[in-house]
Formats: sequence, structure tokens, C-alpha cells
Amino acid sequence: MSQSQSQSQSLSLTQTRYTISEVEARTGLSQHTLRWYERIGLMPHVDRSHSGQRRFTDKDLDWLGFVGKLRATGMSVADMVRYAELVREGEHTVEERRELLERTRREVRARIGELTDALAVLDYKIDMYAMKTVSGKGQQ
Amino acid sequence: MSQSQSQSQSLSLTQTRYTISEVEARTGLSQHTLRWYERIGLMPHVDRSHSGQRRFTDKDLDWLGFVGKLRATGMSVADMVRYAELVREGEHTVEERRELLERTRREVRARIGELTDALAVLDYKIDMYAMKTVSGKGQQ
DNA sequence: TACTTGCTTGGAGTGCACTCAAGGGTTTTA
DNA sequence: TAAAACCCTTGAGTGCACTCCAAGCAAGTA
Repeated sequence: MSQSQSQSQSLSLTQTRYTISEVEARTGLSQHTLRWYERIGLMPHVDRSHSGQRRFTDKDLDWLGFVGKLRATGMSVADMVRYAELVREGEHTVEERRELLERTRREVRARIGELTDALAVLDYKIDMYAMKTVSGKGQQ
Repeated sequence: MSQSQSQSQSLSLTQTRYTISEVEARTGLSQHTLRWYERIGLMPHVDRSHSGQRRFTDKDLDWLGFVGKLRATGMSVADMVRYAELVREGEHTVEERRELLERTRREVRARIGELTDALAVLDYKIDMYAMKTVSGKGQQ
């Protein structure tokens, strides 16, 4: 019931607890976004202080780190929420989680291919402009 | 589908002209999007038939192909419009166009790096789940 | 005590890139 | 000639991922 007296002190039982602004500083996610993540079920419910303020744990930070990786893949928030639900539901959802991640992996690979393609076009075009700039005139 | 020939008396006989639904079929862009592209200045003004309907040329299709590549890079519509403006303004904007493309290239490379990173995490996680599925239990 | 800072909530607002609707004209086909 | 198919415009609506607002509580500081 009554733990952690002063706000941002370190350990009381080897358990560090972070305020929302500390998590904002560490993750780069805004406080708005952190609250929103919790609201939509993308975070397990975060522990609270006696006055109702959020106290994040290192485990929460790890989860946010992983979520950040999923975001980086371009996965939709809806899919990330789905994944979070599966994790909460327990071990019997492992197969579905793997499938979700494998689908995402296929999409990431496709996206990398697309970007690599577009990059080649960009390279070509930039070379063209470089020629134009160096010599007086070029084509197109 | 065959009305594009009947209109070609106004221009040279070798000039193919496409209706908006032909362009939709060829590019995969919806008619809505094609009109919208023109409205916001992402297309040079498309030629019209005597009754005001759009008649796209092969040059327009080429431009749309290039725009598609820019889209694939993740470039914003605002930046693509800027690029289109520069092209319309003529040869003296070549330097700025090159800079815009080079900035985009840097962003694409960064994005590919990010995706490659996230892909490694995905690979690791999927391997974890594969182990769990095959053997009885694993970790996290 | 008064002020400042930080946090809470639900709900509204924003920016992006489309996407659709309404109402009307034109062209092709039966 | 009439129906069906196609196209036009302006303006409103959609979905996503945040982002901000208002009103209020709580804790630390002068």
C-alpha cells in the first residue's frame, strides 16, 4: 500500500520505478503517447503511486523497447495491440504470435525491397543532375 | 476503352491519349487520386478533350511512374509537389532538385537501416517462438 | 500560505493521404 | 432515342496515429 515516499528516488526493494516524464526522457515517446498506449491496451496496466500517478518499471521499459521495434517495422497500432493481447492471454497463444510476427517479417522484407528499388532510381536521377551541374547541359 | 483513337484528330496521329480509367488500370492509382494529384499540383495540367475530359499522354504516364517511385521512398506529398514545381520552373532549379533528392536518399538509407535492425529483432523473436513450439518450453 | 510543477482524466483536435458524395454533363451501346 | 457507362467539379468524410485541451488534484518550494 505505502511504498516509495519521495518521488524519483531509486530502490526500495531493488525495484526502480519511473515517473511518466522519466519514461518520456528515456524512450522519446511523449507523455500523451504513453498514456494513450496504456488506454488502448498496448501497455499492460502500469502500476500507480498512492496518489494515482504512474510508476513504470524496468519491465515496462523493456516492453516499450520491443514495441518501438515493432513500430519501426511499420506494423500498425492495431496489430501491436493484438500482439499485446496475445501476450496477456498466455502461453497458448504462442503459435498465433509467431504467425503475426512472421507476417510482419514478410512485409518488412517486401518494404526493404521496395525501398532498395526506389533508391536505385534516386541514384540514377541524382547522377543525372550531377552531370547537368558539372557539364553545361545533359538530357531530360 | 476505344474512345482514345477517335479523339486523336486534334493532335498527331502517333500520339496515344488515355482516358482517366485507362490510366487507373495502368497505374493502379484511383481516378480520385489522379484528379487529386492534378488539383494539388503534383501533375502538370493534363490535356483535355473538347468536352473537358482528361486525356493523358505517355509523358504523363512516365511522370506518374516516377512519382510512384518517389512515393515508394516514403517522400511526403508536400515534398513531391515541391519537386514538381521545381521541374515546372525550369533548368535553373536543377541544383535544388538534386538537393531534395539527396535528402530523400539519405532518409531512405536511414529507413532501410531501421528496418534491417527491426528485422533482426523479429528474427530473434520468431526463433524463440519456434523453439517454444518445437520443444516443450523455453524462455520469455 | 501561495506558487509552481507535475500528474490525472475524457474527449476534442490535428495532419496526412487519400476517398467518397452529390449533382450534372457526355459518349457509347442496345 | 433511351439507357448505361463514363467523366466532370466542389466539398465533405475517412482512418490512422497521435496531440492537445480543460479542469482539477498532489507534492515540493519561497
